[in-house]
Amino acid sequence: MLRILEPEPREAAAFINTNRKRGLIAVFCICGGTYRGRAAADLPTGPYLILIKPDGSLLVHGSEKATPLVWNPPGSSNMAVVEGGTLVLKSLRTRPSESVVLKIERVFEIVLFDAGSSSVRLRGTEKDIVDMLVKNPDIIEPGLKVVGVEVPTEAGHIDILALDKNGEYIVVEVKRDVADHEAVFQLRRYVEAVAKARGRARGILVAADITSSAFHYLREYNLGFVKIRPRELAEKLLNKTEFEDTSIDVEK
Amino acid sequence: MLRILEPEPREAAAFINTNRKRGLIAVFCICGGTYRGRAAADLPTGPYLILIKPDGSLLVHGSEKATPLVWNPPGSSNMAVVEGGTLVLKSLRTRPSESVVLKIERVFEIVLFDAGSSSVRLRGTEKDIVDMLVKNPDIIEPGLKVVGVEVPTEAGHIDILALDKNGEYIVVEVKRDVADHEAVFQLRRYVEAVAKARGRARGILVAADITSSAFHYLREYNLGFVKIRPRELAEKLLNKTEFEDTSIDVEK
DNA sequence: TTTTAGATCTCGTTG
DNA sequence: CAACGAGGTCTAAAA
Repeated sequence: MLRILEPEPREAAAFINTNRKRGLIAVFCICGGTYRGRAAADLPTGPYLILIKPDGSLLVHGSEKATPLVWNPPGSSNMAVVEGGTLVLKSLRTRPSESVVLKIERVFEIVLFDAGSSSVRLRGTEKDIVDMLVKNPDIIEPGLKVVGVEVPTEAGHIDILALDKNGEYIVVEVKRDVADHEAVFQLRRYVEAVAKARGRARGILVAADITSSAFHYLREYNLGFVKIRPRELAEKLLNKTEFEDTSIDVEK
Repeated sequence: MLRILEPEPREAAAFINTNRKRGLIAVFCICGGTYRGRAAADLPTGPYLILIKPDGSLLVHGSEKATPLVWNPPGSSNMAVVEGGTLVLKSLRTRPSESVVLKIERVFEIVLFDAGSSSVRLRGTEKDIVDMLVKNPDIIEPGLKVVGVEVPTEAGHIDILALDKNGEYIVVEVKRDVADHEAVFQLRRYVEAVAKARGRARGILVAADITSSAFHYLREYNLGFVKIRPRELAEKLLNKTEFEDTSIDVEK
């Protein structure tokens, strides 16, 4: 970890350009700046924390919010220059063409820190719920047989395609949280596509909850709804898997 | 700006708890931790930068990506404690109930920085485009008369509702960038709702571009498309406004 | 590269 | 507080 305090503009620029690929650079400073690209924004001059990451990410954080005030995503080219005695940090991105330009009036401290690059594995995602439901389709409807997952149709990818006990196609759309009307329209599209391609189909929305208007549309389009509690479901299935594993061990 | 280097756990905890409402706290450290809530994640032990904001936001950044590895949003309650000699940072949020717990094994530096709270005003948003189109509806179609903006229907809010030169209702959906098939389905819903409520309606999608599948659906549903160049449009209308202002001055 | 859809989306606005 | 929709969304995965 390297650290410089109250550096002169030239010193700061050299430090940033030398180390921008070596680790996370944190610049505690007073600056103002602009963003130009898909939209446009101006950052009023004030005290901010600038983060420059080795992957090209540039973030300017204030004292509020989880999201940066201005930023450029990974893959951007960041460079520090001294223009007319002031330190200027330029971040350029192509496709789409976007720029962040920061005029840094005063630098309190710059830190170079070799931060970790580990990614975090998330559990409890929609994909996890789909996996559980595929292994336990009776949760959706007794007698259901899963035909496919992420099945492509002309209207998009179906979370789960199944056959009910009468051999009719069932289209299942899964949401991990509150399903809104968009989810219902999504399901409706998929059902229409399957009906068109394979004759007849029913749709079932599986979610932790549903908004009132989504429920309204669900009835209007004659679609089904199955309420799940993702957390409890995860526990239950974890136990079931453990039980099954034990059984297998016994059988062996 | 306050700064402590290589603090002991007790010292670090005291510093964080004393200052967490006073400014942005940046902790350069080695830590591991967990997130539990809407989903679940485990952060492997490594060097990270922790940001604690006065509004309750907690961010853990690594060397990659624009988004934090784990985080808690504004409004969270953050507290540092020492448990069995190790510094532990706990962040709690209610509704939804979520927690981030970080076990900090080593602290290199903690900085308290009174970062600015200014918000950034964005230009070139969809709202800006809608405003321009309302003032210049001929861009959409010659002879168009705007009836309303953000008009509520049972299917949602219509960006622009207008009447064409024959007195037929026109539903306009605006996208500032590439319109995808969701935008087309959205427009279709609005047109259906207006047709149901007011007799007859046409739909026009106004966007900078359109995906191929969106275009396919557009034709299928017999909806129109008007391509705009938001940036050029903004310039043109800015000039026009200046011209109009001048005219008004002259008339006065 | 384009397209698609999820996300601990976040954030603002409205009822 | 719920609901709705935009966003410079970001991000990963698939075609």
